[in-house]
Amino acid sequence: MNANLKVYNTLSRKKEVFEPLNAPFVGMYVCGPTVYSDPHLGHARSNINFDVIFRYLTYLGYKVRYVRNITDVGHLTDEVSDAGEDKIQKKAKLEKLEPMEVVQQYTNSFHQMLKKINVLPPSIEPRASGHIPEQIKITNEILQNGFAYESNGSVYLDIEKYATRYAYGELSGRNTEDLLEGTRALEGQEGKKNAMDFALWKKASPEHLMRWDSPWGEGFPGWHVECTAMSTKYLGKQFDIHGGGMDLQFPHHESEVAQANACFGCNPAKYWLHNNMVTINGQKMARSLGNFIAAEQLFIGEHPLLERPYSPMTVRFFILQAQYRGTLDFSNEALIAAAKAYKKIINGLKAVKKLAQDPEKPIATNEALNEEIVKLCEDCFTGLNDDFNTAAAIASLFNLLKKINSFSTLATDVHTISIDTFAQMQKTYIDVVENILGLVEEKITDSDGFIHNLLELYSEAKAQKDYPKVDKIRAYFKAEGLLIKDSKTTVDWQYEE
RNA sequence: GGUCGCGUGGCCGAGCGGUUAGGCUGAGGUCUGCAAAACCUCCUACAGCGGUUCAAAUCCGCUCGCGACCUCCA
Repeated sequence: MNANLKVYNTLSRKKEVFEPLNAPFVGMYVCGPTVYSDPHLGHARSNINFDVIFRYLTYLGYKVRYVRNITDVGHLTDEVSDAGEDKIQKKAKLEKLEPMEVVQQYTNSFHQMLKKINVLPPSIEPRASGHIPEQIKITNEILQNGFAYESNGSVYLDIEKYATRYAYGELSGRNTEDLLEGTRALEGQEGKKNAMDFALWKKASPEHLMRWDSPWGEGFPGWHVECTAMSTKYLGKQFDIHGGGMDLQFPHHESEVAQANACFGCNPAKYWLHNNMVTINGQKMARSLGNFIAAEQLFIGEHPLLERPYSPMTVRFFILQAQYRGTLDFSNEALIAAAKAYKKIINGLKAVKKLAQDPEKPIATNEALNEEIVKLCEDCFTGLNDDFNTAAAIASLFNLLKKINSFSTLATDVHTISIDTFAQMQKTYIDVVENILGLVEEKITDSDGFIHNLLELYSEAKAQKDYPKVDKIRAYFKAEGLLIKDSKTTVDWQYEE
């Protein structure tokens, strides 16, 4: 466990020391996607950011229960007026599919992307449609607590009433009175007392496909109530972390806070974490804006804005090179730089795994170097502890990598650092890269034996000074995206950067 | 219009009162049959204008520019 971890809490607008409600257990809920189309770079970012948070908390020794939902019902194209259509249903009609077929297709697509970018599965991945009774129950309780009203088969949360006890807007920094005032003019929203009121349950129109029985007639749950139902079911009325994209802060998360207060009398989460957006030409990437690049397009390079394909790990690295609370601008130049840097990290991983100190050889400790390496190892965690600053952690990693490479090329004798420091260096690099940042080697080829044999031929040719042959073998490697590394005593290969 | 946030070197992107961020690109060097890789060195920026301070990219004010949320969006 680590008392040094600080996280930025949207609720307080400050960095706070992370202290779980019931250590060593940590409950974390993150809003997943509405599955009506293929996931894009923005989804990749959010999922990677929270994946690292999940991984790091686990690494620190916490027993994390990570719940990430799939929204497969109730999310409308327009939440304010009653004119909105269910996003899943709209897509289903368009493609002449069952709504659940749409859900399955894009859930699969989402999972495929996550697997490629090495995002760990959550502990529980509940679906909104699988929790209708729970959502009805919560709606009922809010109704009984007097914070909601029924109107023509729908149930709405009564913001004006709610505001007499709680501050609607505390999470997103909004003033309840302003909100009510600003919308009071908008009359004629069927059934709502106030335009700010949001639906907990909606009556299904005759043509609506996804519908369930309820005490208020046939209908479907409102968008926000699913998260309250699923988070409290699996994590309790109060849990540690609630996360999601910044764009969900209002109204989605604000409404979740309201529902939890209205139902249980408490804010559901101690820490609210929000990741910032991926931008493209300075503008937010979003499905509704049509300026998105789907993850799969990125991997195969098929999009007018892409100069070339970028591998899943390149994308992961690109995302982690920025702190999660800042915007991250897409550009080919930045992705190309990320691709090179990623390969450098992975070549370092290969190198550090091969390094070993010979127990027969005496250790002649170079105190200055020793200290420097210990410091560099600690720096990696200083970054992570500061609100999961992966950008800072990666910077430290590169500094550490310089030392690793100098040992690897024999420029510096690995026996000049102590056994403990050597072990710490190896462990830190491997842990941070693989286990925490989740960056793994993307094998270009699995014919390791073949490579090994070719390298032997290469060495022989070199020994015989048969340079035409040497160059030819190099060319073969290059064609496969690999490089031969010569050093005084050995020959090895690595990925071309 | 309201609320909030941001503007860092050729590009991306940390830092947020005093210490080299880091990556990519570019230049030079070591090594090498030539390369590549690796290592070393260099290119030292914080939108503008004021102010606070011994000291500001970092705090305050103003100006300019950009964006997010206020329907849905990770």
